[in-house]
Amino acid sequence: MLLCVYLLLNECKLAESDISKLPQHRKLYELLRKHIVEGNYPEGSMLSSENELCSIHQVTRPTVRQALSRLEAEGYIVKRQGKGSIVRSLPKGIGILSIQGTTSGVGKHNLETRQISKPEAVRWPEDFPFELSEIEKESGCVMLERSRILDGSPVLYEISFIPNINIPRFTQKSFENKSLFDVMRTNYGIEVTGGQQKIMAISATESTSQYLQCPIGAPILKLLRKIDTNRHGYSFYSTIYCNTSDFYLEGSF
Amino acid sequence: MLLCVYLLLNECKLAESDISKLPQHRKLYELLRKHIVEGNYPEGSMLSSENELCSIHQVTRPTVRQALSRLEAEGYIVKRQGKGSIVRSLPKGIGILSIQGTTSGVGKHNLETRQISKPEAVRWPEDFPFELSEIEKESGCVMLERSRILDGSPVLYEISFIPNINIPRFTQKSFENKSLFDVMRTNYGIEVTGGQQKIMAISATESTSQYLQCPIGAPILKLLRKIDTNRHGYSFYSTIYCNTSDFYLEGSF
DNA sequence: TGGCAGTACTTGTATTTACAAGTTGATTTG
DNA sequence: CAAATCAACTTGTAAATACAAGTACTGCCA
Repeated sequence: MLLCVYLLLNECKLAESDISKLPQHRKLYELLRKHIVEGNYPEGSMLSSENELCSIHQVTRPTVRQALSRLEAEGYIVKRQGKGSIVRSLPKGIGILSIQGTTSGVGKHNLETRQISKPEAVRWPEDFPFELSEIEKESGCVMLERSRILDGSPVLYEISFIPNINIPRFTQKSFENKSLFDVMRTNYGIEVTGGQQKIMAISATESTSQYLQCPIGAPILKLLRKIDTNRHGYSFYSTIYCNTSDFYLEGSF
Repeated sequence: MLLCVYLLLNECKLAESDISKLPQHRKLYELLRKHIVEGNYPEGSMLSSENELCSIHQVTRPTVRQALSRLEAEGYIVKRQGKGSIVRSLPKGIGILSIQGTTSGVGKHNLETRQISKPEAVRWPEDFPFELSEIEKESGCVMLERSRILDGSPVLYEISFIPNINIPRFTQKSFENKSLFDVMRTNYGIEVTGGQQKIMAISATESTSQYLQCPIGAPILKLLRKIDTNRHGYSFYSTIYCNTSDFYLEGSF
């Protein structure tokens, strides 16, 4: 049984203080989603029926259906007419998410995130692969290098670029064994809403072969990602090099 | 105007008998989606307002909102309160979809899909990368090899496996310059709802180097995909080899 | 006992109504 | 002239209602 190691999957969840201000269908969605991800429902089990949810939460059916509709769109549940809402085992993810071993027995405990360089405010690279807005260009960015170690060998080398706009004390944060998405969310309330990525296979250069501890010329997966957030016009960027000789990237969509 | 709608829906190759049976919100979704993917709306342009769509198509606002909601969930449009529905440049993709040039000026017209082998009913390969259900195993599959030619050079080589279950006359279909997804949708009403993919970088073997016309040992992108559909328990599968020396795969999420 | 019809559920579709909240541009006011 | 206000849009939220369609179980009847 292969175990999934989630690297970049970060749930967009709001702080509890904001929950009371949310519309009802959203509150219900958050509640049900929480129950599902916490594993309160055995996989494949039935959710309460729409009418039951109505009376339990004192809302009307359209409201319930709106909440369920989002859960379905995001892959948490599957609805079947005449039957009910079935809780899915794996939620649909955002883009490419996890690393799986081509051999068995890869557990989360074997995964380590190591910070190669401290977050540093710099200018944008010359040949940046994505188009930048004026304010992004003017503000510069914070660069951050990390690598992921699986069973002692590096499988992933990631350079992140975060526009230096209203992210106070960002350079002082530590990212050892932390997800960038989590840091953005918990410190600045920035949630990931989607993004764009470019994927290619390249041959390992001298520098990448050092980072990934592989021979020069070995096939390497390269990803260029732009990650959009709930902050309007604010995105951050990542360049990822991945050694897929023993592992591969996996994602649902 | 209603006549116009009817004709446009007829142009779509969804069987006419099925189209008329679709619920209204679905018909509206299909229509708008078609208009968007055909490029009738400049990127970033406004869709008609919800109330306009109501009077144009003689439905109520919840119905319109249901159609727009699906378009939004699938990334075709972005809605902004108080403003309207904005047509997105790139639809939120189903995984990795499109090929983009690393140099500029690669238009869609340069892309050609060539059928390498006719669809052929065969047994499943021995070392199939995904787990198959009993009925899938028993039924066998239809195999189909295609390659995508961009500016005269092959960039993508795809082997598809479609379970041979209730897909009449499938082996007689042609896939020259046609999308497999479109053929499934228009001929059998099978729609893609999601899927799973495994991505890795490999070195070109002798056979892949022939298909992709690249040197042996060149870095090649390999994707193993399982594509789920609205037909319960029915998935199809693809193995994709992609030469990303001059191009890269791009997707939104 | 087996099959079949009925019934009591489930979700799906659709309408109508009402008000809240964000955006935009024209108008009024200082 | 510039800033504030207002009006006329837009989408967002929410309710009540009705019927259609699919599922699963019960219980009757042969």
